Amino acid sequence: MNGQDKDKRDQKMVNKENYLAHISLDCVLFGFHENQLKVLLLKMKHNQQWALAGGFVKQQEPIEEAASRILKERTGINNIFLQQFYVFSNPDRSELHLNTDQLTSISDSNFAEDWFRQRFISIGFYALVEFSQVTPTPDPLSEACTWWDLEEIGSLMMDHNQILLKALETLRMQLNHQPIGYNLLPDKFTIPELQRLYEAILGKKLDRRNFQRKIMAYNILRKLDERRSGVAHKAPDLYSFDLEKYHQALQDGLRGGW
Amino acid sequence: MNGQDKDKRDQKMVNKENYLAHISLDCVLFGFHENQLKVLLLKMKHNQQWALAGGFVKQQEPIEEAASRILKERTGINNIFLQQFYVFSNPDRSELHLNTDQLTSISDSNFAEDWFRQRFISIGFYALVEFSQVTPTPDPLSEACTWWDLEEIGSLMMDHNQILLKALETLRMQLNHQPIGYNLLPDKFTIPELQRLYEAILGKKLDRRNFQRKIMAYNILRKLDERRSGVAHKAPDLYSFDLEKYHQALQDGLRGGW
DNA sequence: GCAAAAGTGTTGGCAATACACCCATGC
DNA sequence: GCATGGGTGTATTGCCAACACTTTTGC
Repeated sequence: MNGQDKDKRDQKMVNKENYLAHISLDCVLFGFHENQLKVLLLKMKHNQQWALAGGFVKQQEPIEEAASRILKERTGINNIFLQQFYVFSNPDRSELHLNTDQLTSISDSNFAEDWFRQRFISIGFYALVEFSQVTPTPDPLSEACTWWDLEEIGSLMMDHNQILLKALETLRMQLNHQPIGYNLLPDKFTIPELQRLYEAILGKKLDRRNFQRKIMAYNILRKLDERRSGVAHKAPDLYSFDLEKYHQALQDGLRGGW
Repeated sequence: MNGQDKDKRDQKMVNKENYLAHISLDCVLFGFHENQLKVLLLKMKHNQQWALAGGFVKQQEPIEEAASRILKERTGINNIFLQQFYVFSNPDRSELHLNTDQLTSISDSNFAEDWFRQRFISIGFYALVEFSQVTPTPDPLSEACTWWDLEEIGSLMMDHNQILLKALETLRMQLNHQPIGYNLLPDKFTIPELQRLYEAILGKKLDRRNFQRKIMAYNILRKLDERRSGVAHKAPDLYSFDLEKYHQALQDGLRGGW
């Protein structure tokens, strides 16, 4: 083995030299498709459970960059919008779900044996991405990586259900302070589509007519000279976000509740 | 030295055996006194700079418990209300302010030499306490521990100004969702006192009369059969929080902005 | 009596809601 | 034509901000 090959293998190893001990990241990646809020999940090889996209922090790397790197690997997309939202530190959070057999099966691959025996404090991120841009890609520990409908998600690995719940809660709270619509929808969209997104996030129906007036009152949308074609019923107008006004408005938060 | 003494010394040592590597906590402890929002700061021995109350996480300890332990040591108070709010992970955040001389002076005391050379990712907590209950107490690395008026705080150690700013921002955002008034004021207080607190947090004046009606409309206060005595002008009524109704109301968030 | 602060009342405007009505498209 | 969903208008309600007025205390 020459030096270059060894470097390459070391790069792939998850161990103390490359990553900070005790710290992990878990990313709740949201997408929006067919009026459903989706979350990207991975099926773990060692116990067949589904889990959030996760990873570790390199020795000299801000955590936001680590999250960005992890999400790039799972989706193929650079610079995904993300926000840290909570730290999960219960000492039992990992031990509950890792026994010796599972660790052995993990260490078959490129991973240092003792790495996963540590206690991990996990920093939770939520991330938003335009659904259609994503190419779901498993990591070395997982055999599948796919989108799940929010409502169809069952029991996840470790405390990932709790992390998901907290992410959703945070998303709701920040709906008027973060560019959530912008990051989940394609460039062009209709107001009813935006409304479905809001309804999916909030988990409740909104009045169609009041939603239109309220959104338009914010003055953050630009009406395009196009309509959604090939659709049943009246063709709805297409809009884009007016980015400057949008970010301006988010500074103080969009006023009013939903 | 017998075994017990050695155990005791080891307990005091800050090193890898006792604490998780790479992870630190910084606590922004708020108090309220004489119509001013106060923050508890420590003056560090090694560089004479002022800093937030900080510490590390024991091997088997939830971070909330670690923060609670740290605050108990600085104030003498158990179970202080606290909330984690952000993780600060810039790789340069510590290196900028620690040189070899400083590290040498630190290692004179009970601290392992190499501990402070690590990169630390710091979890920020804000905490709220009734001012008069606190007995400020320095830690082994500091020579003073006192309250500071929010406006009079100058340049702090490392990135602690940034941490403080983010804490204040979070406090403002959560004013309608966390029991902030309850944890900063004594059991009995007047509505004008509560208003001064709100004004200090928000950094702006509020209308006296509208504040009264709005607070009372929440139905979270109980009027007592007492008044503030020995004070100039008309004696204001004393109130207490109706804890049950208060927490009930905070579930959905108190409606409306300030 | 006077100044200053606490408590209560009144009003106008604006924003959120709950509707009614018209338009466009697929079948 | 009719069902369905998109777009616009309107009326009522309720909240919020801006005021006036009264009460109480120290000096």
